[in-house]
Amino acid sequence: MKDRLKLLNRAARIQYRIDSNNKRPRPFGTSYLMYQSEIHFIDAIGPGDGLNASELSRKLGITNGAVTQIAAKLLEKNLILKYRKDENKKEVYLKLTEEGVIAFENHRLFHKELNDRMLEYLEGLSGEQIDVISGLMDVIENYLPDIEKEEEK
Amino acid sequence: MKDRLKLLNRAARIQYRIDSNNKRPRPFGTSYLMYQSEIHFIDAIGPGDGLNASELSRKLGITNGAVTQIAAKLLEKNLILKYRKDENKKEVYLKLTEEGVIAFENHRLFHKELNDRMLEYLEGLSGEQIDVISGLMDVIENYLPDIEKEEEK
DNA sequence: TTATTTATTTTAGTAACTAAAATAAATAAA
DNA sequence: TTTATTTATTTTAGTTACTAAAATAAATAA
Repeated sequence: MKDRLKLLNRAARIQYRIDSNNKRPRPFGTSYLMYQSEIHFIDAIGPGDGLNASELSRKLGITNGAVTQIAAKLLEKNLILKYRKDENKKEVYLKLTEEGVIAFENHRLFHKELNDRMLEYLEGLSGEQIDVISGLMDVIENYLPDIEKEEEK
Repeated sequence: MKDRLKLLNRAARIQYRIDSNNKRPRPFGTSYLMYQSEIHFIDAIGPGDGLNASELSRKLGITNGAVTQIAAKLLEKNLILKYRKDENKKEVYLKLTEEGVIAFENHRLFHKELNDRMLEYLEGLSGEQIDVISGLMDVIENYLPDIEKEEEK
């Protein structure tokens, strides 16, 4: 049963490394490195028309204050711009600049490449093998809610 | 191949939930909730004789300054105590108080329970099934270093 | 005894937030 | 129409979890 224990330790190490990686800023085709919160922000705005701060905060699951703060940083780096509509002086809309779109695309590409690699691997597995991975996820998910329920008290 | 994609999305959601859970403070048999950095700190000190700040910072992989800062919080909550040895007035040693030991034990128990549950599940799997999980980890680990290497530039 | 090394602490700064107060515009009610 | 309320956004102060660099102080080496 030693191999099972090794597997668990390995999973913990992988978790830790993913976590560390996520904390580091990364380049996304732009001059400046971007932190996760910033690139998520850009990803949520998306190319196209732009949306207002409240919609964005809802989409990201963060407070309006946080949106204003992250927006200020991205505004300074010229990755987004703010504007109002003529018929409404209250709402603030955010959209990507050209450089913002480049960051958006690079970020999407980054995830697409990872996704494709993983899919390629998974497609090489049999149905029974997929079931093993799926079963493992069941166990993990089944354990997770316990923690969340405790906090609600 | 839709099931493979579903699996990937599910993995991402699980990742996110684990991450969120890790950020929340949790009780460990003590009156006050503890953040991850605090309970890691306590876990690294361990019951018994205690160690000095430099050893601890090395063990935790954080700076000495961070150790001083976290120690200040735990000191105030009465979970650790600081002392010097008669023969050395320079080094500061840290050890757990009785309540600190309780937190330590609860934290260890928390992980042991999780570990046991996972082991129990894994022991029910065949060698081939374990190989599937192991193979998946290979792919994940193989992808990870790419990110780390980039940063070293 | 002076210089250097080692150990620790302090200070200022960053990321990634939250919660609450302040501000301002739009809508509803008196 | 004026006042009140709701909605949208921003500001401020605070928190966790750090780092990097400067300050301090004790121990060791020159």
